[in-house]
Amino acid sequence: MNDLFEALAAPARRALLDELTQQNGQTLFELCARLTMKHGLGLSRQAISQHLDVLESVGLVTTERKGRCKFHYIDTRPLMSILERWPITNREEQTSED
Amino acid sequence: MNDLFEALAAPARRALLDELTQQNGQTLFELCARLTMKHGLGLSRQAISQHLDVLESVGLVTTERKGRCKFHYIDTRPLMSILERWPITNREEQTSED
DNA sequence: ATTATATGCAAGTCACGACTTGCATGTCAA
DNA sequence: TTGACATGCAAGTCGTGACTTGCATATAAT
Repeated sequence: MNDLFEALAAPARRALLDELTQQNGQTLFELCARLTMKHGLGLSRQAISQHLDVLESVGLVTTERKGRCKFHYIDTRPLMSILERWPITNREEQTSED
Repeated sequence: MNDLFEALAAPARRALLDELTQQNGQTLFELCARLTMKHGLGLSRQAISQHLDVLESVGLVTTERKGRCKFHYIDTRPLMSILERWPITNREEQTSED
């Protein structure tokens, strides 16, 4: 799976991006705890780890290893490709409501 | 299915949005022909119709009925919610590369 | 060295979405 | 009306992704 849109399709992965937006640079354990608490998601550590792998494979998350901990950082730049692909207009030329 | 991100997850639906970006206001038959020709997708009419239903349910496509024809229009405004949710920064504050 | 901590890998189950097939509905022209 | 055209509805198959379970690896502390 190396598709930006499929990566965004899973609610758990969007919650991970939300969590990293609130506080960047969290470890896997921190993300597990916070996802369970704040977002009400009851996922196993492995499930969250797999989601982070997907996010990293599409460039939405970068990681940094320090000792036995792995820190995760959000990178929103891939999202720009969405707007470049389907420009947001002011709805004048796209509908024919006359 | 009424989820913006799941709607964007299917390549066929993204191709439909591409096609409507190129030429807005196409009918189901026109979209079937053009998807097969230009995008190389061999999908049945019903499959494309179902994809259009999904796009309409999340507000990415609006429709207009005229007689026995149904015209489809793209509406990119729902995409704005993506950027509002995860703001695109200039990568200064999101990484800790010091 | 031993133990606890933090993460990684692999195989397996299972549900949901993508797609098809078949038939039905509605509109326009002869 | 009849027939052709454009679309809609419903049920069924099938593959893939989400999640789990179990074990393995690597780092830090005692």
